[in-house]
Amino acid sequence: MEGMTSPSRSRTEKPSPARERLLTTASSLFYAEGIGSVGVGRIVDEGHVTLATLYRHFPSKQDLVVAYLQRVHDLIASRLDAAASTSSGRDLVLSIADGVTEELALPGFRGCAFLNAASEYEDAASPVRRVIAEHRGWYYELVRRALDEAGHPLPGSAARHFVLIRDGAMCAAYLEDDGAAARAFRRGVEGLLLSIDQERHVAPDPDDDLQQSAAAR
Amino acid sequence: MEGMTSPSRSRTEKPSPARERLLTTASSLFYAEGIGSVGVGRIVDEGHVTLATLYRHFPSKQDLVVAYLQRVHDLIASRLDAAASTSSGRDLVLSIADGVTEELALPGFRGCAFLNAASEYEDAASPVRRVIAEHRGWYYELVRRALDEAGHPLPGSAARHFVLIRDGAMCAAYLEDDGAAARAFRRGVEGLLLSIDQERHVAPDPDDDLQQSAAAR
DNA sequence: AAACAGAGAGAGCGATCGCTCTCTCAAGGT
DNA sequence: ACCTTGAGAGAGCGATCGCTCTCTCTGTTT
Repeated sequence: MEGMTSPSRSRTEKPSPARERLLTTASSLFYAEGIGSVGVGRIVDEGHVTLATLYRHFPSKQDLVVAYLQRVHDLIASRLDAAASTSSGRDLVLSIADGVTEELALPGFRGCAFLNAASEYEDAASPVRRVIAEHRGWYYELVRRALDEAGHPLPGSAARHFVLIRDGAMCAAYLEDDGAAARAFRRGVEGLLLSIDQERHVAPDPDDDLQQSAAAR
Repeated sequence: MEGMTSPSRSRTEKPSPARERLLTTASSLFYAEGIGSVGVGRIVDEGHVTLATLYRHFPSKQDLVVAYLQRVHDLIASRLDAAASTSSGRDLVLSIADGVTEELALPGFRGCAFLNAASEYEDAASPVRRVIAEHRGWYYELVRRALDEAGHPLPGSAARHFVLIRDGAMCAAYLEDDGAAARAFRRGVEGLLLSIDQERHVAPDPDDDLQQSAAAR
């Protein structure tokens, strides 16, 4: 399952040292202090770039924000795509979980970049929100396929649960103890994998995984 | 267990129609569009209040934000305190879970007000962040006590898990399908309550519930 | 050698930010 | 009748916002 393409952009933007510096500083500032509270002045100053150079590479601040989130996605996707090419099924699920717990323990961790960004953009049709939705959809798919390969009886709802506790762990690690959040998350994942081996009480099929509900209507 | 005091402020502020209008408009605007992106001008306009009146009641915008979050907390706390006085243990846990799922289905739901606010305030020592921490600590304690009364073998880590999936459900309901998020949350709560009756594999005591780790150091 | 693109430097645009100020007026308590 | 209080109305503060503009210099391409 190496053909897991991520929704990275077509890379029409040619690389450039100024652009790179711009995106790097913008990323750290946006993540650390929030998007709305960081002005373009700060970015050009700390990135040692001119205001004109910024607007030569990015038509507006919003494009910078989109590029920032795509950069974060690319970072995560490259790591997880690599993991998906070397492992699969249960091992892949555990690798994805490892990626989460490692992120929680990062020094400057301030929660999920996508969740934080989403709270600043009300309009779901906004370009920013679309990148967020794409990333989350991609992540959910990745987990769902891994759980399906692992033989989970309800990969769809299990993947939903996985993302649920991932998001919760991100919040808790930011606002409270990151170690406790990581442990709670890990135990949640273990509980999720537990229902693979045991056939136990399959529940009355909550949502998507069932194909007869789609056929029934 | 009716003595569950919530961290509401001492109510030194006397009520006033203008102040009430102010707080109501500010609350809806802050929640719907984010705190940073709503200026005081918008608030005084849509609240039909004068700028001077705003600053007569709130020394700064930040105080308005704190009052907004405390208002949200009071709303939640009054409902849950009422539930805690009529039920306890397992029933109380289910009541708290009901409160969550009901909130997810609310028309203008845009995620957890506290999580959204937290993403806009980097400094953990900020007054805003302190209200958030107080609320979350209060909520965690409430769930922990209910789970303890319900006879859960590890009420602390179980409460952590409860809050974890609650936060995740809030995020998922905002960004994706609120119905699916509610179902995933409910099944998580059911799984949590499952380990009460069955004594199954108590796990190697992950964090807080164990008292020997506190005594060992 | 000529031409061009990328980037630095910086003035400046209108708009909005959070916030302070004065002045007026109506209601209530003494 | 006095006077405090709360609130409306509105001008205005400096600062910052996102963004546009021109002008110069340097390095690469052809």
